[in-house]
Formats: sequence, structure tokens, C-alpha cells
Amino acid sequence: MTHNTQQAVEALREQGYRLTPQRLLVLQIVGGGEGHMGVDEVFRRAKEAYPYMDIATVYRTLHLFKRLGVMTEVAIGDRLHYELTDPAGRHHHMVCQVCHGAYNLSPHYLEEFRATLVNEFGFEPDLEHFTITGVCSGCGAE
Amino acid sequence: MTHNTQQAVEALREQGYRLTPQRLLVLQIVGGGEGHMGVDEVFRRAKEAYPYMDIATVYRTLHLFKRLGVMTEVAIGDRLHYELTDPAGRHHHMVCQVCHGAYNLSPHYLEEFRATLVNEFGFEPDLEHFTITGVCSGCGAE
DNA sequence: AGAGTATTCGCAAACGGTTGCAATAACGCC
DNA sequence: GGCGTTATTGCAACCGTTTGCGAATACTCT
Repeated sequence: MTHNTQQAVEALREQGYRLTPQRLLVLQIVGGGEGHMGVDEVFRRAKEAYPYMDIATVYRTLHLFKRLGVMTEVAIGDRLHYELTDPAGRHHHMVCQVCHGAYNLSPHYLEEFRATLVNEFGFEPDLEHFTITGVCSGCGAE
Repeated sequence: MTHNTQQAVEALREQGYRLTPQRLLVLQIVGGGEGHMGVDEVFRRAKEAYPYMDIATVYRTLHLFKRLGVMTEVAIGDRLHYELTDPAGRHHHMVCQVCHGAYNLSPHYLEEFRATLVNEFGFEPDLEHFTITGVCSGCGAE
């Protein structure tokens, strides 16, 4: 069990949630992949390891870990993907509409924009799950 | 038939699409409402006027008008709403997570942010349908 | 105006995702 | 370790949205 996984399990128990084999499995699958993973792939791998696994459990588990801050949700195309929250600091994402690549974006780049909205409109943007779509340098170069 | 509606019909034909009673109806319903309208309400009103109206037709029509630039899509909560594109100039939206109000945001406020992403990462953000969620001044005041 | 043709429609089935519920199982306590 | 409580699961039904398809119809051309 990796360090990240340990921490996630502790976060669970601290909030009074129970550690079930299904939750551990989902955690290991997402943590074992590289970067973000789509719900369908999490489900496919989980069902391989434990054939009774239900898609509803996968959704509930991913949402729970997201709520606990253990996982971060990224919108890729029109589907949600999940990754272990970067312990080295939260970051936002730039998602390319062409290649579907997801690039990290430091919160620092959004601070100015946030300040403008607050000052001008008194509008406090929710940047917890901010993702901006567009075209990355590789796909945009003609 | 209002001026906006006329223009929308012309946009349709210029692209080789046909003007059907269903499309005209959806156009008039969305144009007749104040601000944005949810799909379910468009469908409800359309079915009142024309009982054979199908929900699939409503979706297809709204998507078509969006593609033509006639309508603008706004994410309110987890549902999409539609409004006639503001002819006085495109704008983005700030949507309040509490009261679900949608406030216009001039593109000018995003220009700086856009320039930063392009310069720093070569990432060209898609601001065509940019909507930022958060808490508005009314709901945020304690 | 009437015929031909490609588009659009209504319907039904399918999709991804969510929810209600009875059965199961994780945990706290003795 | 076994018992009781309560959270969690698997299942099935459901939701909003999309898609495939044959029938209907808007438009073009004569």
C-alpha cells in the first residue's frame, strides 16, 4: 500500500466512513494509473479484480473520494476523469479539445482573474474544480 | 416575427438548413422568454403549442441554433439553458451556485487571462462558451 | 402546381449517470 | 471472538440526453 493510499484510508476513517474492499480497490486502481482515469476504465479494471463490482459503487466511491479531497475531478471531453489529488499542491487543468491531453495550471495564474471578479462584481468564483478547455500548443500549431 | 427571429431564419437558410414549424416554434419560445430557458421548459411550451413535438427534436434544434451562433448555451446547475445570442456583443456568464442567477461578463475581463495562457503555455482557451460558477454578491454577503 | 430528393421528424431503444431499497458486511463494544 | 448497529453494497428502476431508423415534409427544379 503506497503512502498516498495510506493517507486516503486515514481520511476515510477520520470522517467516519468505512473501509470496504471496493473502496480500496478503486483507490488502488486510480492511484496505480498514470494521471487521470475515466470512470469506465476504473469500472472495467475493478470488475476484472472483483466481478461483483457495480458501476453505481464506482460512481459513489469516486464522488466520496472527491468530497474527501483525496481525488480530483477533471472534465475530459464530456466525461469526468479522476486522479489522486497532487499532494505537492492543488492545481487546475487545461484540457485540449483535440488530443484530450490535460495540463496542469498553477493557481497563481488564476489569482488575478479571481481578484478582478471579486472587486468588480462581488462574485466569488469557485476555483476548486476549475478546468478550462481549448487547444494545446501541439495541436494548435499549423 | 421579431428582428432577431428574422436573422435566425436567414442564418438557417444560408447554411442550407430547412425552416420547419418546429424550429420556428423553438426559436419563438426561447426568444420570447426573458433571459435563459431550460430545455424542459422549452419542451413543455412547445408541446403545448404543438402536441406532437418530441423532446429529441427540441434537443436537436437547440444544438443546431447553438452551432449557428443564434443561441448561447449557459450551464445552470447541472443543466444547460439557452438564450438568444446577444446581438449587442457576445458575453460570458457568471452563474451563482446558490441562487442559480446568471450574470453577464464582458469578454474584456477575460482577455488578460487568455493572453497569459497563450504566452506562457501556447494554450488557446476556448472562450466561446466560457461560464464560471461561484457565489454572487447577494448570496455571498453574510 | 407537381415530382423528386435530401433533410428533418417522431418514435423507440440506448446511453451514461443517479437513486431507492432490501440484503450484506464493517466496525464498536462487550 | 461474537453481537448489534449502521453504513455500504448490488440490483433494478429511473432520469435526462442521444442516436438509429423508417415515415413525413420542406425545398428545388421544371
